[in-house]
Formats: sequence, C-alpha cells, structure tokens
Amino acid sequence: MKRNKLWRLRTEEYSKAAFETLSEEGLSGTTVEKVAKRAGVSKTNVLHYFGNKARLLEMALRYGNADLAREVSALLIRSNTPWERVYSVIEANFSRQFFTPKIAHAWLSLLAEIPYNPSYQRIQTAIHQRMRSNLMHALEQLAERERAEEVALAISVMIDGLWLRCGLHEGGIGRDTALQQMELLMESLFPNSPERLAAKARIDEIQSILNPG
Amino acid sequence: MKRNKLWRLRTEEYSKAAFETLSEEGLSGTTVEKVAKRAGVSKTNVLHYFGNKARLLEMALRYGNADLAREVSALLIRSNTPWERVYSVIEANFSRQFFTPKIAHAWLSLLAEIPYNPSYQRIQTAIHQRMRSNLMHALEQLAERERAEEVALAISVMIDGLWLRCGLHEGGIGRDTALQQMELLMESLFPNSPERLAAKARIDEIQSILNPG
DNA sequence: CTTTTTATAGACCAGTGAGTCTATACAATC
DNA sequence: GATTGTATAGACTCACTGGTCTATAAAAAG
Repeated sequence: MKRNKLWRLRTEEYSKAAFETLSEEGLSGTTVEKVAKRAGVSKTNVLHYFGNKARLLEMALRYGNADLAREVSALLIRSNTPWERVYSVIEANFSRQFFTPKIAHAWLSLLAEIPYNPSYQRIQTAIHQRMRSNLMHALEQLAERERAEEVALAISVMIDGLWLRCGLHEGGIGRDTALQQMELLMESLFPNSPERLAAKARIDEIQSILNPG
Repeated sequence: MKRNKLWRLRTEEYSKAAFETLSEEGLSGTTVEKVAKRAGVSKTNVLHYFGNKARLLEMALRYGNADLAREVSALLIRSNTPWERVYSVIEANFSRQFFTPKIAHAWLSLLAEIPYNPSYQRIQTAIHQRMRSNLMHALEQLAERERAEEVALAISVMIDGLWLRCGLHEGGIGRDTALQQMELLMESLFPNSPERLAAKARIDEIQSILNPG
C-alpha cells in the first residue's frame, strides 16, 4: 500500500519534529503549530495524521525511545556473556549520540506529563520493563535472584538519575562523568571481577566501532 | 512592618497552593486561576503578590524545597559524627512526609521547566549545591577528597533517581524500597563498617521520633 | 476519463489563560 | 477626620492554541 508507506514516513517525520521541538521549547512551549512549522507543513496536516496533540506527543515519546532501543539491541546481539549484556544496557544508555542535554530535555518534558496521562504511563512502564528484563536476564546468571532484582533496580535508577542531571543544566553531567559514576556503582557492587572488566572493555570497544566519534 | 507580615503570610499560602496544584494537575494543568481557587482568593490577588505566573511557580519551587531543607537541618543539628551527617541527608530525603508520589509529581513538573527558565535553574543549582556541600563536609572526613566527590555525586544522583521513579507511577517506588536501594548503595560503597551502621540506626531512630507515623 | 480517496492548506471557531484596568473596602498615617 | 497606601475582586482584553470546516490538488481506482 502506498498509502501506508507515506503514512509511516509522515508520522515518523512529525514525531521527530515533535521530539525536537520538545527538546528546544519544553512542554509548555511545544504547540502543534510549531511542530508543523519545524516539519515544514501546515498544522492541519500534522493533525490529519495524529488526530490530536496528545497522540502526537505520545508518538514523540515512542520515537525518542526507538533510537535508544535500537542502540541497546545492536550491542546486545553482539554480546556473548552476561556481563557483556549488562554493559550493553549501560553503554547504550550513555551513547554519545543520545546522552545529550537536548535529548535529555525532551525526555524530561515528557516524563513530567506521565503521571497525568495513562497512555504515556503505559509506554514508560513498558520502557522500564524492558530495561529491567534485559538486565535481569543477565544478572540472574551472576547472582541470586533477589540480589539480581535489587541490582537491576539500582542500575536503572542510577541511569535515570544521571539522565535527569544531564537534562537539568547544560554544563552538568556529560558522558564521561556518567560512565564514571556507573563504574563506581558497578565496581562497588561487584568488586574484583576481571570478567566484568573484560566485558566492559569489549562492549566499550564495540560501541566505539559502531558509533565512532 | 505589618505589611511585610501579611505579605509573607500570603506568599507562603499561595506558594503552597501552587505546589499542591502542580502535584495534582501537572504543569500544563496548573493555571493561576486554579491556584487562586485552591487558596480561596481571586486570581487578581495572586497576581498582585507575584506579578506573574513564572514567579509564582518559582516560589512554589522554593516552597517545596524549604520543607525538605528544614528536615535535613533538623537531623543535621542532632548529628555528632560524619556518618550521622551522611545519613541525615539520606533519611531526610526519604522522610515519610515528603517522599510521596504527590510531592514527587510536583517536583517533576517543575524540574521539566528548569532547562527553559534561568531563574528556576539558579534555584535548582543552589539546591543541588547545598546537598553536595552537606555530603562533602561529612564524606571528606571519611575518604580522600576525590573519592568523597565521586561518592557524594553518586548518593545525590541516586536520590534524584529514586524521586523520579517515585513520581512516575503511583505503585512504583515507596519509602521502603528507596531506603533499601540507598542501603544497597552505601553498603557497596562502604562495606563492613559498623560505625556507618550505627549512625544509620541512630539517625533512623531520631527521624522516627521527630516524625512519627 | 470519471469517481473516489488521500494529502495538504487556509480560514475560521471556541475556549482559555495570563495579565490589566477599574473599583471598593480596609488599614495606617498624619 | 482626611489622605494615603494596601488588599482584594470583577470585568475585560489580547494573544494564542487546539481543533474543525471547507477547499483544492493529487493520486488511486474503476
């Protein structure tokens, strides 16, 4: 169907525009009009595809997550050991392309709306759920179940916290500080583990190959 | 000055109303009108005291933080050792009264605006700065400076992350899970430290006396 | 080649929200 | 007691925003 193709193309285009607008103008500054302007089309057209603003932002949330999800997958399929899978999740979350104040701004703007919009809530729950699941599959092979749960939560909470700080003020936390913090956490949780460090090194390398600069 | 007294009273009242509105309606749902209604006065009156909405929300941010700051102080002045000071910061941040989804919602809503409003940014920077300072004074006596810096950051980032999760969805993270996570972090960072555990126990006790329930 | 569907835009509408203007009650000051 | 300043509210304005209605061009279908 040609219709469906164009549909997908446009929704992706406009979701992206919405995400970018969000990151530059904040939630209160994001209007359908501005998103349309950024995409170079009329407001009517954007509404034609999404029906209403809420759904547009919903798709923006999905859009923002899709990139990250791809990055995680790309590392995950190249992982051979549990430790490598853990570091795939970590590294992907602080990839140079994604872990930027701009993107963190947009993410923050959407997060703030989550409590008031069940639809966003479902999406975010799914996102967290997937991260937890990715971590658990790996960690269960490295620790007892209960500890694995705790640790998985600690890792993902720390990731969220670092993203939050990244979005908060420009000069705040960058990739290096973030990774250093994650390493402080990991080294404290699992001290003296050559396997862990080897995995970290390998994933780091893979990531810098996949995504140079 | 009687004038100043009333002024203080009203600004406090309205800041509180704004904070509460924020927590129930989110940022997009918070209008000057609604805040006024909640305070039982006219919109004009609220505007009379704050001039504009931005300054109202700015005061709401300060208001929300003031409570927390008092809680930290109350524990801090009763602390005798560095470890107790560290746990004062931690416990205060997860006090039963403050660490609630409602308050976390309001806090999230304001955070999302920080990147777009220099004034909020300054306030938030000051808040983070004070937390860092509180932690550093204590941690410097427990580790070398560089490690103290790292650890202080780790603790405050984890606190932020847990607040974020608390605000995200109702059934998410509660005080118990949060404190358990903090303890996982602390135990990993400083294993086998009876002094630390004693301090934790003492602050926990003081806190439950000051703030029963 | 006509008919129907899809894509796109322009004009418009209704609602809302921030902020102002005007007015009144009230307190303080002289 | 007159005057000045403060607190408060009601009516109003102006800008803007989400969303709809109408129209047209383009494409698909027949």
